[in-house]
Amino acid sequence: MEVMMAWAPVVKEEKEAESLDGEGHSGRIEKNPLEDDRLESARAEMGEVKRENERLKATLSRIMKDYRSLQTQLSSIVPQEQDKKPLEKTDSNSEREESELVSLSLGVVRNGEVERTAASTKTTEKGEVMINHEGLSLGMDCRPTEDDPSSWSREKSPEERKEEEADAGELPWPPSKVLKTWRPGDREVPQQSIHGKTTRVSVRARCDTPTVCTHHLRPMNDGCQWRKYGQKVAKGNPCPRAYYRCTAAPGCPVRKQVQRCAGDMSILITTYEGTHSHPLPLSATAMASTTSAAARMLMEGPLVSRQQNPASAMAGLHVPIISFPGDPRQRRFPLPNPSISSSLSHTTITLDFASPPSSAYWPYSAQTCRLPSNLPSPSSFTFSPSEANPSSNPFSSSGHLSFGVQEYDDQSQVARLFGPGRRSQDPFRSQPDSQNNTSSHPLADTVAAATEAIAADPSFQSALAAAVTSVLGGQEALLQKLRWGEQFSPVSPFEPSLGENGYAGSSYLTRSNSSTMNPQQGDVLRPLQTSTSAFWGPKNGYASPEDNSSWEHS
DNA sequence: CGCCTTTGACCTGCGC
DNA sequence: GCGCAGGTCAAAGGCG
Repeated sequence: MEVMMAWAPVVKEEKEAESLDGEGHSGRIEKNPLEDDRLESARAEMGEVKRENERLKATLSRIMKDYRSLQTQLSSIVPQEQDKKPLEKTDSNSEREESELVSLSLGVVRNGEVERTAASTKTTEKGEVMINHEGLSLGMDCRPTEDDPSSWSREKSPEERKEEEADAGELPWPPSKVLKTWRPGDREVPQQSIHGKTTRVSVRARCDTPTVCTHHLRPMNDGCQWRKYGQKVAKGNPCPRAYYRCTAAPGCPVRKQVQRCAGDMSILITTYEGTHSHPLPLSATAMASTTSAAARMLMEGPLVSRQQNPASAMAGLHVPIISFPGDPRQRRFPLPNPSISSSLSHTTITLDFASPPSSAYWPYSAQTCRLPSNLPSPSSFTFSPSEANPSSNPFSSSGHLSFGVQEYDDQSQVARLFGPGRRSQDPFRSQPDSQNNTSSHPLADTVAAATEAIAADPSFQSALAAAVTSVLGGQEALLQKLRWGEQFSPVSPFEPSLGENGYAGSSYLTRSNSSTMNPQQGDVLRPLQTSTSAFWGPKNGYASPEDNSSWEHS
């Protein structure tokens, strides 16, 4: 349990304090005023810690209770879903069912209206509000509606796809035969474990390096080691496609393809396939931790504002959410225009960083998105690239990008952001709201800034894809570890230690000291260094792939 | 010398 | 079955 892991140090601290207290009584031979003072202060501190611990325990028990409640609801929902499916088109049954349902109009509020997504709830005998499958997916469901033809995940006709492909001037990867466009509302989340399909993650990133069409494509540095094993000129694209294999570990099945977009040579398309059979280098896992939630969110579905979502607000559900602005209608997301397609053999997730979102597309002040319901505990992720100046680049300003995992209790907490790597007295304390109110939509703006920064950093994009593949590969445990900084030095989190590739990676993420942590804020992970120059160090003499600037100009 | 990239040949899957 | 295109292999050469 993450929360327990997070609080373990507190308990330990308490025990140590008690031990100290005991020694203080038994070991005292003669009174020393100075020692008394220290003892007193230690006792006071211990009492504080105890109180803190009590609060944390209370919060934990509440979270556990909520979690079990959610689990119970989920387990009761899943059979309902299975039962319901064959009945969907059975009028009599569905009508009868319908009469017991409280229909809700859910979705994105726009112009005072609510975009409807199919969702309904039902009150059980116990008076609990049960959300049926579609209700559960309400935060994830973004099905196109008739009045919303621009829904980003809408099913496209073959003609439309052809047009898009032709427009992009490239062939899709996987090659053609896109049978189905995955919609975030779909329950069959594409994962490698599903139906034996392999999952590919494709990243479209703008790379302004003046390599119009290089025949020496070099992969973006994403923390992994790649060996080129082939190159092929694909039909319809004058630029060759380069094939790389992960060499970070022998036998690692991960491969990636790098190709420039025929339509726009400044766009680089990197496609990853497979799951690393080895732990990702810390430089990659740091990114992975940042992006894992986003990746999972991407897999699970898009967003609906909790604020504007009556179902999530009801019944006191402590539903995990992601603070994550976006307007599905505009296909604008903090995550770049994600789309998922599936072929017979594999599913491809495409992250389009080439067209970074603009804050103008994020009209909501606190758009939130629910995390996948299968996360192990209630938690909320806040992608928080905010500085006081929301328009500032979250990387360039300080070289730090914060992200957090926090238990939320109310909406205000959801909206709280952490400063990006701020070394204040209590860097993990939420920024005062006033700081976030420098614009009317601080979250939207700051995330927009972050996204733009991401879009400007191919390395990050590449790492994101690596992260996504890792997530798809079921490395949830690793991600959980990352969330809580398990992998990092518990003694001195700020002290760098060499990673397996010589990275001083363990300092990239740290966990906040629990004694300075506001229990209401939860634990916070943050990368200490995410500036690209510090983040991506060369691993060996063949470091050219690590440096985009070394791309050969043709 | 070891590891990398290059590159032509070969393999495989799919559509016609 | 044939042709096409994507993907992979492996020998050759380059580089540090």
